[in-house]
Amino acid sequence: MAKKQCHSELVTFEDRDHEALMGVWWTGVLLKKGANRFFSEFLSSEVQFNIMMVLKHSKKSPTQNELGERLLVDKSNITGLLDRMEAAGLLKRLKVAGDRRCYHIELTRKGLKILEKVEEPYRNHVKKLMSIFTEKEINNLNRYMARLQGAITKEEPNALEDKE
Amino acid sequence: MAKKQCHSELVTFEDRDHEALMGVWWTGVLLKKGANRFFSEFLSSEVQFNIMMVLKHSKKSPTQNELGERLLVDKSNITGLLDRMEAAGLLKRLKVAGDRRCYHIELTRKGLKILEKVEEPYRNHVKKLMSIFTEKEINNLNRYMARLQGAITKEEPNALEDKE
DNA sequence: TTGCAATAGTTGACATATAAACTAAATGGC
DNA sequence: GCCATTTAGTTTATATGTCAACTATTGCAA
Repeated sequence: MAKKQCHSELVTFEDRDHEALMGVWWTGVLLKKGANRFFSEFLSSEVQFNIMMVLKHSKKSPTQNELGERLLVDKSNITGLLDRMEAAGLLKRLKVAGDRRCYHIELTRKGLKILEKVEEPYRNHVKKLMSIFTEKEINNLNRYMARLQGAITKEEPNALEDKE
Repeated sequence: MAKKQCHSELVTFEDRDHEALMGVWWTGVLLKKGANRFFSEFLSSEVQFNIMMVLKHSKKSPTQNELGERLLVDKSNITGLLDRMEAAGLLKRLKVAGDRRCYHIELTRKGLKILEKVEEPYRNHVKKLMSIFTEKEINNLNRYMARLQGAITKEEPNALEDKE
């Protein structure tokens, strides 16, 4: 049995629209699996890398809620993620003067060192992956994804119910 | 829950390649979240929908391993998924004559009825989402995703595609 | 025939993910 | 100042996801 896999084998409606959407979905699945493997030597997941990137590149230390909103990660999920990352010495929760409800999250020195070790290989990996596209194609892709994201977030309130 | 969100806010390398890849990744995240909400009234996840679609549209009842390969779901994950779906009466495991190691998986009548209830709204939803693109753009998107999938599975020797 | 490798599926440990119910603290209206 | 509401984060329950170790069965080959 060949492992070669194409989204269009999954469910074929003989429908180019659907095929395109499945293509994006499937590519996202592959990207996520690949990223998890890519980072697995130093981090337990691609999500941890994203959190650390936000922490490194934010001007102000974000709170847990801000992190969750930025990365579309539920706040209850953030709690556990930060627990594990704090236990691994990657980041720390700092008390906020004047608001005892929240924390400012910051990378530790160890966290920053680890991030810097994976950041460059990551960029190179991305460069290599995307080198299959011309500049024009990259621009198309950017526009398509921006539009699709807009459509998803606008169309999505409660899909099965409200048929216009 | 989510504020208006653009992948490019996450991490900006001022790099169109990276932006495009993040765009695909981010769109995949949004699609998955949206699909889970879309199916949540009848199924506990979008993965269950995919499994049921494969079961409905397969000529022969697949085994658990075949299901997992088709959907890129680990066999250990398949076990639990099918346990829950079997308990919910959506499908059944059938003994295979001549091989006591494996099962053939089939939808129950109840499973088929539920699938048929969500299949059409799902198609309409996809149609509506993708109506933002022209036919030419859809074709581009299909080609881009096919190429990117190829690049991902080729560039990541450890991941997802072991050489025989 | 025996014995070993490959295959199918399960289990256990752990990480990620969401929703709902909860605690504690801040805020705003009066 | 008081109280209802909002906000930040945690907890609990449950689902999805991976990997590694395991059992049972099958298949192959010396």
